[in-house]
Amino acid sequence: MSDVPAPPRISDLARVQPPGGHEPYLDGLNPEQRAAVEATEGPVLVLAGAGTGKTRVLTTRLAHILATGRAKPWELLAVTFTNKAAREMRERITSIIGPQSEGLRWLGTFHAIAAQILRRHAELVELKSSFTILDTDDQERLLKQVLEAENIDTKRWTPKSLAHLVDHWKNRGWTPENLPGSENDFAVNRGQKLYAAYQNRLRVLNACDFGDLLLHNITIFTKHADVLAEYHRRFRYILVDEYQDTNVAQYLWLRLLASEAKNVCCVGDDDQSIYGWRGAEVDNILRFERDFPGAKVIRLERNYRSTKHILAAASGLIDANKGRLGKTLWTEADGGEKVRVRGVWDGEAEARLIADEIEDLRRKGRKYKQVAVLVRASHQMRAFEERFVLLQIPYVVIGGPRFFERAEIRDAHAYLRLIQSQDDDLAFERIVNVPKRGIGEASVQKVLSAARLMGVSAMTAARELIGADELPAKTRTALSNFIRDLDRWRALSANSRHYELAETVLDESGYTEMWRQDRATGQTRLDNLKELIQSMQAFDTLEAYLEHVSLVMDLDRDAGDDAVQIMTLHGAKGLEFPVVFLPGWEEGVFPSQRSIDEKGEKGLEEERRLAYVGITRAREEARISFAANRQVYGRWTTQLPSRFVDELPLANVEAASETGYYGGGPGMQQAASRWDDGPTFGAGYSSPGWKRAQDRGQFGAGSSTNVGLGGAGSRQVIDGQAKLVAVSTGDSSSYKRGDRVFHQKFGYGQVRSVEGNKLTVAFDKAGEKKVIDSFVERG
DNA sequence: AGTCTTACTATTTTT
DNA sequence: TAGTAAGACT
Repeated sequence: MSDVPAPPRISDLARVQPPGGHEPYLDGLNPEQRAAVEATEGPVLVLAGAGTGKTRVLTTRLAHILATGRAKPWELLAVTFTNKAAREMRERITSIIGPQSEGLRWLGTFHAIAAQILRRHAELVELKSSFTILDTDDQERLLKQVLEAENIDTKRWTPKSLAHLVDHWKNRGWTPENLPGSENDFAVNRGQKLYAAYQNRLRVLNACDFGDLLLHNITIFTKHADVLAEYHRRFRYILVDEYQDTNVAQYLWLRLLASEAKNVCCVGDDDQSIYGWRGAEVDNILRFERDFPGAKVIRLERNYRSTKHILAAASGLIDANKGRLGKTLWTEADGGEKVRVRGVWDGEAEARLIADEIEDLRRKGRKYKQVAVLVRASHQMRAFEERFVLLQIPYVVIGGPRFFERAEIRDAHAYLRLIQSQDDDLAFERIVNVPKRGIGEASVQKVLSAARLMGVSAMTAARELIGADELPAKTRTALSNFIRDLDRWRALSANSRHYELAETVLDESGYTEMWRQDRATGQTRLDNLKELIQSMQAFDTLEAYLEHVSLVMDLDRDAGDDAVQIMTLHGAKGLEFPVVFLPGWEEGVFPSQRSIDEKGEKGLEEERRLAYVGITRAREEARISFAANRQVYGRWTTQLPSRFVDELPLANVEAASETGYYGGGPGMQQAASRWDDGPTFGAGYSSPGWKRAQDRGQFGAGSSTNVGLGGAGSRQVIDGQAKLVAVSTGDSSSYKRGDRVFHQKFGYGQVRSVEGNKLTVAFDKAGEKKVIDSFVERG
């Protein structure tokens, strides 16, 4: 994107603004939507209920402002929370106004736009415009160093807890200087001191964490009126998506930018505010009319997604919340099934029930991908995964380990960062002994403390220490070789393509070799590294690539396969599915006990909004379930149905349990035992879902198909990168008793018996398990 | 430097 | 329960 976008072509303008003055893009909007599009001047709050065409309004509004000549593309500021939302918005605008949309330089996430602004004025907050953006992992390492430097026991004050505190402060727009805190509060004082020390370290490293991007913007805007004025002139119209998710810092940032023109349009839904724990302030949306006097409030209540029963159930539920702005969704669509509620004996029975219902839906002509299972917490996914594997129901887990957060990817980035900038101490620390070069922890610490003492970077200090005899001779040689390699690669970077450089570096450093030695996860990691080099090719320079990955922690996922979608309720926001399963509606699970303990009534209301989000994801069918017994942290507990179940309006619900009624009881057990057949994997419900997924080599923004694709004959198991993992023959297995096999999760083992394509395997480590043969390879 | 043992802890997750 | 992370031990 060039700094001054090319002027729009006449042909493009003509397309959106025909001579007659008729604007085709307004066709098909309902009156409220149209009002939201046309109310371009002054502050506007659009309360967009679930499924009311929010994105359409948003994009049409931008198109309208452009088409009517009210502003040029580069005079619009449009902010979203996620890259995905920004991408979608850009795509949809392009489809309305054509290539002119490329001029929308200021459409992006809060963080991406703030980074853009900060790079132009970095010197005003004592940074260089080349500052690096640290991710959470870097941030924690740095905080750990700060804590250690202050001689604080990192077990009592963990880097994580300090990171939370610092983030919390930054989310509220508090710098160490203006941190409000009682002078006699020891903990706050101490925290403040650490916060200040951390900010200091960041400045020395010429680095920013995510919170800083916004915070530095605010500092610049408040201290330099001329800079703020420049942006006032620039941004004639401001548009904010998901306003209910904004935190205080984002709110302050917006208010500063909007204070002049006041043409600010915020779109959101207070009933879908589910990120309070991340600093979001529902209050921002509730207070909008007070913050922007004379604001127009437009409600979008006509729902184009769900049936009457689903909407009524959701509305009835959310009614229990206080302090809402108030909206009632309605639809003209007729018919549809009532929301189904089922009580089952335990978590396993729930998984069996849902798996069976999915098979049933499939027999009735549904596709797997039309079905979603939405859970409160990722560990709940396990029961479903196990059942689906067993029945060969293809599924995808959405969410989970993200590509750019994987260790091998970050290691690779650290190499590249260190080549790009010698001063990147965090990168140095990360890879100085990865792969093992014989530079132990003690030596690394010596280098780092020498660096601090001399006031230079770790690399420089390392160069010095090679010449001295502080370090053992072996370590000095290793360190010297490491530095020599880096220098060589740096020289290479001048005249080779950045992705070729990456390949060279990873090979010559021994990094790829390290993973080649690793039987368990090595192959997946190597594949990820290949993927990384692939994705680098889309960028012109190394700098451009690194900037991208620091702000976009996501890869595009391919939708493709026909598979049931499993994800958390949080992950489901903004999505829709014909059929939605909502398991685990039990007190303590959902609403989560922890939310209630920590945030009381507020926490409960947020949980209820989460329930509302869950139900409103369904187009045609919502099926809620709860279990009478569940294993929680390894203990069996008796569960009560969630209060949310009872808050559903009776008229829109069809309820039953395995016994014919709610609750547990002996009859339920009987019914359950009828289902209790078929082999299962080891039971239990712990371990975060994404960690397990990582072991399996799951990928990216989290999508990968884990189960053989349906259909007759031979089956293939495909992972996220469409790589052949294993082939099963479907009906009869090619394995026989006594074969040695290897399983991604359970490791090595010996086949005990074969039953069709199901194997009983005695694993060396994990004991005897039943597995589908396509999940093992010969070992 | 690798392996074993023990202690701890256990939502939601974007940038 | 079970998974990890850090420390001890070899």
